[in-house]
This record gives sequence, structure tokens and C-alpha cells, in this order.
Amino acid sequence: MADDKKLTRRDEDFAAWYNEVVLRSELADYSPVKGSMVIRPWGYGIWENMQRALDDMFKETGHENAYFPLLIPMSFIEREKEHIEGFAPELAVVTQAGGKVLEEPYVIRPTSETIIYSMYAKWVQSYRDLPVLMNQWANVVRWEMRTRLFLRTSEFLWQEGHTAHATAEEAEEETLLILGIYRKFMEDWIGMPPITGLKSESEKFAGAVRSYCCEALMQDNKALQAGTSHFLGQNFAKQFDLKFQTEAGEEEYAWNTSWGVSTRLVGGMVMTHGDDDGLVVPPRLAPVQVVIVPILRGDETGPLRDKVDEVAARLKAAGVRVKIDARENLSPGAKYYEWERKGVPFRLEIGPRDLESGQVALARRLTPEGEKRKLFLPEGQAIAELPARLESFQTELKLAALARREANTVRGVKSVDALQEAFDGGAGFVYTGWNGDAAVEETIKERMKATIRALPGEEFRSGETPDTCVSGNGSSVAEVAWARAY
RNA sequence: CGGGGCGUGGCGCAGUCCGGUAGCGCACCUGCUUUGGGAGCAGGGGGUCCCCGGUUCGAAUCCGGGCGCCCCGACCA
Repeated sequence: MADDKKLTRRDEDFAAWYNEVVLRSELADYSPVKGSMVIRPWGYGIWENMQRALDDMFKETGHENAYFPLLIPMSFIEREKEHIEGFAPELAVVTQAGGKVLEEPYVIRPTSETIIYSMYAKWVQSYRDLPVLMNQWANVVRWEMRTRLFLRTSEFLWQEGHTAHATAEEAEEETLLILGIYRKFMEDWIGMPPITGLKSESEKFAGAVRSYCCEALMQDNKALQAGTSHFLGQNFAKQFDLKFQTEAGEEEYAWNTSWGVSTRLVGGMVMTHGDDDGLVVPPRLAPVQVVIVPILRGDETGPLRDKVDEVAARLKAAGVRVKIDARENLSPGAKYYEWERKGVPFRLEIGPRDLESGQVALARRLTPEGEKRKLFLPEGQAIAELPARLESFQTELKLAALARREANTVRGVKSVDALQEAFDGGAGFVYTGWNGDAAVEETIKERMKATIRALPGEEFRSGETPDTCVSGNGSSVAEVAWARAY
């Protein structure tokens, strides 16, 4: 292939490295439309595996999938005040169709709260109709000024859950249930352990009462908002007349939640595990978990091919996603580089020597410290061990990411100068006290480009609760985690 | 919207300052030899030099105008 150059190193230019990895591992490519990308089979395969895992978890917790239209009447979006203020600048609007100017313009959905709750209003009459627990897998469009592959594109794929409940407590519970699902998914599938918590007023979703979030730390120590779960209160219910009759016969507005994760998670995966050789895909997400490269020599290739087919079949029977790379126009070495760049967790090499000795060469995408890159194992053993090796590889990735997050977290910072010092020293998350004043956020954002990523949930908070605000003004009402963010 | 960079076979680039009729590497096609970390040799195909206009005997190159994309910042999942 044409692609035989080394990647930019992460420590040289992280942004350049990221772009090269995405393009050269064939996750995605730039499209003819500015700011939007084509997700190629390797990237889409990873997304499909993400979808499957999440979808299972949503369904296990009682949610159903549905589909709502791409186009939303402009007046719907305008109904909720904060919502329109938040989204107006980035809307793409359809003003013409069928050769005529439309009476009312349609907005290409930037998110679907408005159209979905307008429909729920039609379907809900009684408390017996609640809760409504729906999710949709869809594309949305937000016309961002500056885009980045997977992290911020004009159009992206996501899931958006929208629920309606009879009580605020139940809706709040739902919001936290989903936050927990997101966290578990990020930890156990992506191996990207986030901190979770509440957004500050200035960072919350436009139209929400409260936004909860997952914030993950990338290798450049910038935080990535990886998922959000919003408690919407009755804001949308009131605007869309989503009412129900209670058991006592009274009329009441429903309580809503909405929550989403997007193809941004693919970008998070890249920046969490990728290295200077390219992508590293966690086994549970890898479209190909084991690639087999036959070493063909001379004309006696028949028995070798049979052996490769047999090994592949046995791995497949053991539940391993396996691919045979039998291309004849590439040397084995070229294939090694290609699959390593694409992040396939394990590679088996089977050649004439192995055929005789009954062994195979197993190469790991990440070689443990002090070990050789390739292991020569008896064929049967290699096959038998691979499922467990995949699982432990998955776990190692998570633990490494967790260790990195903790190693780059600074706690107990008590002044703005010390906060600045922490970021100058390359910190990721920095925990401080906060008096709840948005002006403090503004000042710090201005000065060091860091924002409050979350008011962390209990298990992420420091052992010692800060009592004063980082600004020096007043006492702290909540511990907060600051970071520079994507 | 500000700052920077770039538009030349599929990809990456040289050539532009100093005008002379387009070149290199990779990829691709054919053949032979190869294949355990990016194969070698030989032959071959492929280009409106982003667009429009101007200067000139002659423009990838000079002049004027336009368009597009990428990167960095302000805005955001």
C-alpha cells in the first residue's frame, strides 16, 4: 500500500497524530461536504459494536427503540426558550422543497426533544401510560464553526433516549440509571474510565434542569465529554402539553429525561488507547480480534491454507472474531504494519515451519514490558487461550487508562495560582472547592482555558472536602473537577 | 469570523522566486523471481497543473479576481 510512512509521534503533535491515525487506520475520511466525514468500514464496525453493547443495556433496562423524523418544524425548536438560545447558531434549515419555498422552514434535527415530546403528548393520557422509555439511533446535524474527525463533525451519529415519567423522583432515577450505564459501557467496552458528575449551570444542556455527564481524560490530558444524561424537569412537557391524569384524577405535566452518546466515542477510544504505531482497539469493540497472516512460501501452499482455515474455524467456534489475510500482493511484513496501525489486538502467523512443528506465532498489539513481541505457542494452546487473552487485554487497557487518569489528577488545590500551576505542570483533572459563582468559571476559563468539567459524584470526590472556593472568595459549596476540554 | 498553510496522475510531494510545453516516490497493470517485520528486477498505463480573466510568440510558473480544503483560536456532543 501507499501507506508506508511513520506516523507523527504523540509527543510531537497530538492533534496531527490523531488525524493521521483516524485517516490511515481507515476509520474515516474527509467528505466533499465541509466538516462532515465518511465513516469507513473499520470505523463503522467499531461503532456497530458500540451500538450493540449499548442497545442491549438499554433494552435490559426496559427501553425500546423508535424512530422520529429528521426534519423538525422551526416553531417546535423555538418553543423552549433556553433550547432555542442554545441551538440557534448551529441549525441547518431547509427552506425549500419540491421546487417551492416552504411555508414554515424545517430544521434538520440537532437533537429531537421537541418532536419527540410533541408525539408523547399525543400518546400519554393517564399515569398508566407512563413511563415512556424510548431510544432512537439517528444522525443529527449541528453546524459547528470548527470540526474535527469524530470529535466534532457537522453531522454525527448517536443514540438519544427520551423518557417521560409521572414523578420528578422517577425521572431523576432514570437520569442516574443511564449515567451508570454509560459509565459501565465506557469502562468495560471502551476501557475509557470516565469521571461522572453534574454539569455546572454554564455547561448544562440547553433546556435541562440538570445535566449529568461522563468526562474522560485523553492522553494529551484534555477532557472529553463522552456522554450526557439530562433531567429536563417539566420544561419540555409544559411547552408541548405533555400532560397526564394522576391516580387521584388530577392533571399534571410529565417529567422528562434525555440522554445521548455519539460517534465521538470512537474518537475517545482513539485518544485513550492509540500509540505511536497507530490505533489500539479494545477486543470487545474490535471488528477483527485476531488476524491470521499465512506465510506462504514456494508452491506447497495447499496444506498451509488448509491449516489456516482450520485454525480460523476453531477460533470462530470459540466466539473469536477472526480474519484471514490471504492477500498475495503484500509481504507478511506489510500486513503486520497495516493491522497494527488498525489496532487489531492479536495476530497469528502460520508458516511452513509451524506446520511441521505444530505451533503458531502469536503477536500482541501491545507487548508487556520486558517481553518479546511474538510468542511461539503450540497451536492447540494458542487457540484455547485466545478468548481469555482477549479478555485480559481488554482489562489491561482499562486499568492502564484508569492509572493514567489518576496519575494526572491533582486534588486539594486551593487557589487560582495553584490551579494555573497545576495546568502548567501538565495536569489533567484538577479538583478544587467552588462557591457556585459562574463568574469564577468565567475568570478561570479566560485565564487558563480550563472549565468545570463536572461536580463529581460522590465516589470521585476527594477524601478531604474542600471548604473554601478556589477563587478565595467565600466557602465552597461543591468540589469541582477542572480540565481543559475538547 | 480572525491567524497560518495548501490546491500539480489514486496518495504524498518537487517544479513557481528566474516563463520554454510536466517530473519524483508510493500505489496501479503485465511478466519473472520472492514471501517469518513495510520484496526485487524489467516493461507499461494514467495529469483540464483548483477555476475565470489578463500579460506574452509561449503560463503550473507573472498579474487581477474567485473558489475549495486543512491546521491554530473564539463557539460546541
